[in-house]
Amino acid sequence: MTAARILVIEDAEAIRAAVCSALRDHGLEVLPRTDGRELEADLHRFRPDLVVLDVMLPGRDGFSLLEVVRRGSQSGVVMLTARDGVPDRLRGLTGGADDYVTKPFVLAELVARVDAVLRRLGRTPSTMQVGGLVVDAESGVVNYDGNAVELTATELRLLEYLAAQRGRVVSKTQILTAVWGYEDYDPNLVEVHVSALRRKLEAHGPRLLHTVRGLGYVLRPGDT
Amino acid sequence: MTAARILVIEDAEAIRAAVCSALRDHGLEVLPRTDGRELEADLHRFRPDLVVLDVMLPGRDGFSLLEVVRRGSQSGVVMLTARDGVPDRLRGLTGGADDYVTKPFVLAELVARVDAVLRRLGRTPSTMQVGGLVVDAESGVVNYDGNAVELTATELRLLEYLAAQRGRVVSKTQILTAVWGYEDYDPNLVEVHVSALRRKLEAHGPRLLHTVRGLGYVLRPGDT
DNA sequence: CGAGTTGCTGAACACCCGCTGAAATCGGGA
DNA sequence: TCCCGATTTCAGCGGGTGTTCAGCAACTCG
Repeated sequence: MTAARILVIEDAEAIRAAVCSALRDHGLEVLPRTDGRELEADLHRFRPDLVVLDVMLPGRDGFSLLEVVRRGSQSGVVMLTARDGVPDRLRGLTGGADDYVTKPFVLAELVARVDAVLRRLGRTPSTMQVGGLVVDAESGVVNYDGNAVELTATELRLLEYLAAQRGRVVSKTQILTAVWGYEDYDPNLVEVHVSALRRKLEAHGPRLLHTVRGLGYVLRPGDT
Repeated sequence: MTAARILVIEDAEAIRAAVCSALRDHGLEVLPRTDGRELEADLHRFRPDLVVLDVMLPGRDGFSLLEVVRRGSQSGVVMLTARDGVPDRLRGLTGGADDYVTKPFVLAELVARVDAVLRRLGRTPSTMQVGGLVVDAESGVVNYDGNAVELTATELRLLEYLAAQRGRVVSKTQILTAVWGYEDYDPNLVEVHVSALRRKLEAHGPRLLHTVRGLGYVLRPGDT
């Protein structure tokens, strides 16, 4: 399966960079734009599966761009809205979008919502498989070698992240930002949860979650 | 089954956006329009199963558009009427709309009526089944393991939503917007009604409505 | 071989989440 | 208007969870 394509339209440099890199880390293909001037062309050439769209843009605002997207493609849309300034009751009305995220937001949340929309649009399968492990993000069900495994919410988020990065070594720092949204934090937090995950998973099968000393962890079937 | 297609014609930006977003959240495919200028073309190309039509539109009014819809398609029609002015209602129904909703309306209500019309048109099955549970949305009859279950209106709406999302974890926030139309509200409201539902359902059978701590609820047969 | 670093895990604990009984409020009919 | 059921609010209670901490094990490098 080829990676889903995401078009990101956001004028603020820092946010755009952070969002794009988070989505890329998640295995998605990303096209960054600072405005919607070439939107039609982008839709046509890049054929995004989903558009991440800031509401506040210089020039044309996000809503009119949303219309353009709707008219010109089947893409999903996730909007970035500012929390302050807009009354709460209007927040639900910021739509026509498939989902929206209010600033300031945690990157992990945006990624999760993008994932959810892609899933709903059928663009992405909701279950991931690594060795004998099956993780279904939609239903929250985890199976290892045929046995149902009960996980807590954080354990599930952690496992989903590791499964999405299957075969790749991820550092504790990366995990902290992706799963918790923390920038600088005690790595032991990760170690504790990894420990818990192992206890629950490997009660039903062989080792899966490997430590790479000095670097981080990998989710990979096999003993190496 | 492929999702039903809904054409929404409404000039007021905020309302159109809200309606579209609510319908999309409900799993329907939506095409938004601000006026009826391209109605014939839309009917022909998009082939909507149902049209949501505002009565008050700039230019041609809703009734003449209704005629166009009737003439050019088999689509159902739900009209949005300004106030509960009796003349409007009569015209809407005698004009052949399948249902109408008076502004201001709660999103959940519009969605429910759209659903009802789709069912009546045979576009959507009216009964849903999950394990030993059978919910007939049209008649409001609920059966669990052969026993009739008496539910209040809210409990029924809640159960219908959960049944439509069967096997998927839905957050209390999602439930609040889908069932109540609330954007930001006390999750305890959901908990109370879930509690009531369980008391009535699980008097006649095994657990069905599972809590996923930190994430939400799932309707799913089985003990896991 | 020893010191320092990195990773693992059991235990403790504060906190948050979800559940529920009961009170308060709402709303529709007679 | 009153009444009654439905809905919503409130408060308290368990218990599950996330996080911290400390001690120990494993590994690296001098």
